[in-house]
Amino acid sequence: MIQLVLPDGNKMEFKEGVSLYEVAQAIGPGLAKAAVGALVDGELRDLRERVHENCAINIVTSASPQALEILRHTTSHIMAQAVRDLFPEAKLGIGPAIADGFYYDFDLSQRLSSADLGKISAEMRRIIAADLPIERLEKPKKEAEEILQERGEKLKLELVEELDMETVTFYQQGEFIDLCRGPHLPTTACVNPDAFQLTSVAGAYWRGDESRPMLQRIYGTAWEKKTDLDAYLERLTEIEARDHRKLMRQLDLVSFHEEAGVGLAYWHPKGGRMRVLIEDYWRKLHYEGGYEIVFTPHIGRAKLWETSGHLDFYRDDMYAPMDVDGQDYYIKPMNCPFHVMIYNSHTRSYRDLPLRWAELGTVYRYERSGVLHGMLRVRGFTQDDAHIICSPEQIDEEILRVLDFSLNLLRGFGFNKFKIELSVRDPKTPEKYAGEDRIWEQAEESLVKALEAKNFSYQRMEGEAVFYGPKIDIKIEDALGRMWQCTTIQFDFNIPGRFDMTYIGEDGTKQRPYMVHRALLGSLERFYALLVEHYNGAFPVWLSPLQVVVLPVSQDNIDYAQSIAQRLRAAEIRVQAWTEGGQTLNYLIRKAQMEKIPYMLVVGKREQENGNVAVRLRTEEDLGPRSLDQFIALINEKIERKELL
RNA sequence: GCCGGCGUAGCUCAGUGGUAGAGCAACGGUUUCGUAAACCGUAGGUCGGAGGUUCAACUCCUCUCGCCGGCUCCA
Repeated sequence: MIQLVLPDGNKMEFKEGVSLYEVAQAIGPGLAKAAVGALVDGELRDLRERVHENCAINIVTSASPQALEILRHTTSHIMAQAVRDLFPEAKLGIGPAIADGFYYDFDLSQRLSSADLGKISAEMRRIIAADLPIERLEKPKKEAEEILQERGEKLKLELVEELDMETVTFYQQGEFIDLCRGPHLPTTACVNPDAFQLTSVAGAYWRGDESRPMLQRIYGTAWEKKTDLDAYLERLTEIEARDHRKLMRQLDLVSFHEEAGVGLAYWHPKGGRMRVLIEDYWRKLHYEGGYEIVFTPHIGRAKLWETSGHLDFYRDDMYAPMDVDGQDYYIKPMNCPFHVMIYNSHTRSYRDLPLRWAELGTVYRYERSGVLHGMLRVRGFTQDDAHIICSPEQIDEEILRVLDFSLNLLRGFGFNKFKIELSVRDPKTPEKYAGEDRIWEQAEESLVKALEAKNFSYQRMEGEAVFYGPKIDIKIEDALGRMWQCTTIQFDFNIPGRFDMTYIGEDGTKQRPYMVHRALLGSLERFYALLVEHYNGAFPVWLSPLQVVVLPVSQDNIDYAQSIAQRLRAAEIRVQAWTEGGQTLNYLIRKAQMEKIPYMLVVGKREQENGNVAVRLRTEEDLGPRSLDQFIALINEKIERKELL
């Protein structure tokens, strides 16, 4: 007998080898009917699987979050079957469920286009209507290989050969059979024919490896109900409407120019104003936070990049050298070696440490053309970079500080939801990393200590550390629930040794300092794109390039409007009086709305007589008339608190 | 870089082998207006670029550049 623990803590006994479906039935027939799978010790399994030892069981019903994963996986199989029906020569790659949907990769000589998606969808509906039972078959590995060999499924064969198991599982529905771990729904009719949609076709290398053949990938999405699908599609439309590339053009913030170079951003006056505001805030916090700000050149001699090691391991991402008086100079892809130059400019004492040097350093990296993406991925960008150089004794404190500092900075921009990841070495391949074990252990310990001292929940990413040190990354969640990595805090066990950085310790001997790289916003370009999308272009007042427009009701109010603007300007409010052009008030309001200007001050006969302004917000809310001093007090408070409006 | 799609006026888009269009924006004029678009007019394009097929190419073909969706990469 084996003992299974239910989610409520109750325990039930079963004979060894009981199927999960039988377990569900034993708990309740209603549950068994609604069941689509089960979590066994947290791992998603098929109901037809059997359990042989004590474990925790959680039956997954269509109401469970995991149900969608199963549904999508099954939908991807139905799609694969449909593709095979239409293109019998298609070879199967892999077809997993992913966030919001699924995909399946095919090796198929005929080029699929989006026009084929309709045909494939129709075939899928036919398969769903046929209500084919989905069977789970366990096969010895050898037999599995024979089946795949016979069917010419060379990709699947490769997968099964790598599996370290005695038996593997297949799933079969009608004629279609596929090597698959599962789980799957009981029949094809469990998929709602109105709640899935094939979304796109794309190329994808087999197993993500560029040296391998390129397969054709079909993406799709699937939901329990049509209303869920519709809501999802609506969300995609919303994301598209908020695309920073579109908003930046509409709001006249940033442009790109084919004739002037790819992946290089041009900040227009309004975008530039915002960048200055971002940078000013950044500088203020950095000085308050004990940083010093440094400036370094844009190019450096080849020798420097040889010493740093960049020419060995980062060359592909660097631009070709330029000849300066017979010497090779490279444009910088990173700022670190330059900061090291400053450090090494004279002897450092332990009394000097910690040093915290920050720079808004503009770097250029050769990104491959296919990866460029608006302002999120460019070839020239400004990092909000800093290097913390300290003694081993100071490192815990410094990590704690920088974590706090980063979250505080990001909160200033209105981000309040974070996800923290701790990336550490892959313990299996210690030889891949620079620096001694002892240092790695201490570094990891400092990172963990800092996270735990702050009670931050974080995810440990085994083997995700870069070769020169462990790191903490902070991802922020935007208004649409998307996660973006901004902050990275990385130990560097490579550079200090390469440049022979030292300080004189208390005992008079030379010591090697610790160096931590950190970028908090990441790159200004990327962070700015993120702000644009997060706020949908309607920025908080403190960031708005134009905070107030004064709108005269008629020509008679132009002088008054201008005097109001002048007084606001004197109060350091960014303001314009729209007094040109003889347009109607409605026209001006619409224009201001489209430009997402936070405050509109309508001034007509009534306001002029009473010395007031009528305050309208871009949310369409009308605050009514108030004195200019009252308005200035209001807006200053909003600015001070970094509120939206 | 690779796979697929798309490039027409500043912007959003129509035009599928036979004389390049609309709305908005711009410019000129009229209008002086109370909370999301007043009215009339003018101008604006080697249809991304190069080559080819054709009597004729925005339209078909080849190459190329750029953008978009993926893959890959991301110290």
